[in-house]
Amino acid sequence: MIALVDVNSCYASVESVFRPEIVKRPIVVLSNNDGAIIAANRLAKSLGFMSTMCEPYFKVAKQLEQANAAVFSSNYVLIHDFSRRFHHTLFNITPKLETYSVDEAFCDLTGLDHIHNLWDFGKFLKDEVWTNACLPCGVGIAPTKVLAKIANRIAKKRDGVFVITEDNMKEALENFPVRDIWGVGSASAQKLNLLGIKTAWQFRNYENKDKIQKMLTKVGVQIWQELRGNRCLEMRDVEEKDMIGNSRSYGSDIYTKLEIAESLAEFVTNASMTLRKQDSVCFNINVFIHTNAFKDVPQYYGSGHRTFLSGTSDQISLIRAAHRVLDDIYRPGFGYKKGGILLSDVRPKNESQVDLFSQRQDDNEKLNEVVDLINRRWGKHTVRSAACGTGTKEWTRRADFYSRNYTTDWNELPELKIS
DNA sequence: TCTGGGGTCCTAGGACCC
DNA sequence: TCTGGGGTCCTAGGACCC
Repeated sequence: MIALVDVNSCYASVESVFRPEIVKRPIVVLSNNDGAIIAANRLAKSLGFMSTMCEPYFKVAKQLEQANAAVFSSNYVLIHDFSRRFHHTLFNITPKLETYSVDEAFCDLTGLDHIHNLWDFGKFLKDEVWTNACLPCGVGIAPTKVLAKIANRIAKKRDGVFVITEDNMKEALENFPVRDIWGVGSASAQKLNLLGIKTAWQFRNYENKDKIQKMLTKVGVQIWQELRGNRCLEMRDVEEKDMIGNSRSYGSDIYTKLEIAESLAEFVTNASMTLRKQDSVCFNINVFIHTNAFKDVPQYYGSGHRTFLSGTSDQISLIRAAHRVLDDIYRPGFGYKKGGILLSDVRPKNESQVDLFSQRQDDNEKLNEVVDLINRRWGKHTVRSAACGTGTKEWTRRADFYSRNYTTDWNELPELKIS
């Protein structure tokens, strides 16, 4: 059996840990630049005027204020610290763990003999997460990942735990919309609907495998198999990432090549640090910049890439490559709203060949090591390339509703008032 | 004024080779 | 009328996820 454990409204829940007084208020968390709403607690969702997640904040700001909502910018430092506690708690109970996202994990329960009652065990997981990480979560348990996802959704509507077995399979899947199945998006759901398949139960009982393969490709067949209780999505180790990206919407439109170049240097700095952390190198870098698609102005989307003969994780080489791409794709006269880079063709460092002719690489490796060391010790931007710029940056915008780093910064510890 | 960011997997089709 | 066939590799783009 597999358990899927998932933190309820994770971003909102984390923000309320040190602000217990806001628990009974609507809570929303905003994306970068305070642009869009990316998370909301149940109360905020029930207000009804946010039809979808990713609603632009400015459209509903007034209504949120009237509803006395607590609004936060995304505090990734805080989120990741709580995420670590969450996964750590589960790992201690079920070592075969797949960290699926900051707020979700699959736990493989096979071989855990001491579990007698799955419902009780689900409740136990839930209680442990609450005790150790102060986060509310839901637990779905079922024979496969896809079914565990469904069980988790049902759990959220009940008291937080749901177990699917052959005995209650029909009851669980009968009213479950096919669109809500993990891996079935709107495009696939539409195709299934055309075949008269509206529920997970109908999908499970559909017999024409070839047709599913043809319509929904291999991915669709896997989901179908999993619905029937046949495991084909295995637990995965937390491996290294295959690609590492970094991109940002700019605070305001920017026009000069220099400013874009500085932003790209910063994106490369961030991504290459992740790359080095997992001891990998990349053979390719993609760069893109584009104008604001929401504005009624001439649009331009530029992208390009550079490949490396031997893999690299060197900040300086990568920044240089990104700037060369920028030379190719930059067109003056446009107001650019977003830019980003993507390091791809990522492979483990020790498997990649060394370029005989590049002696410099070795020198830079030591340099990068030292820079990483300093930045880990003294904070992310202590030492960095001058290419990132030194002046004030027009393209970043401060987050206006940033909460404190309660758990990771000595200067921002929670304060206790005793009266 | 103001519209997120970071990933994975799969396939079709082009380029190239003999 | 009619213009090889069979492979491999790579890439762009779609679909989906949180």
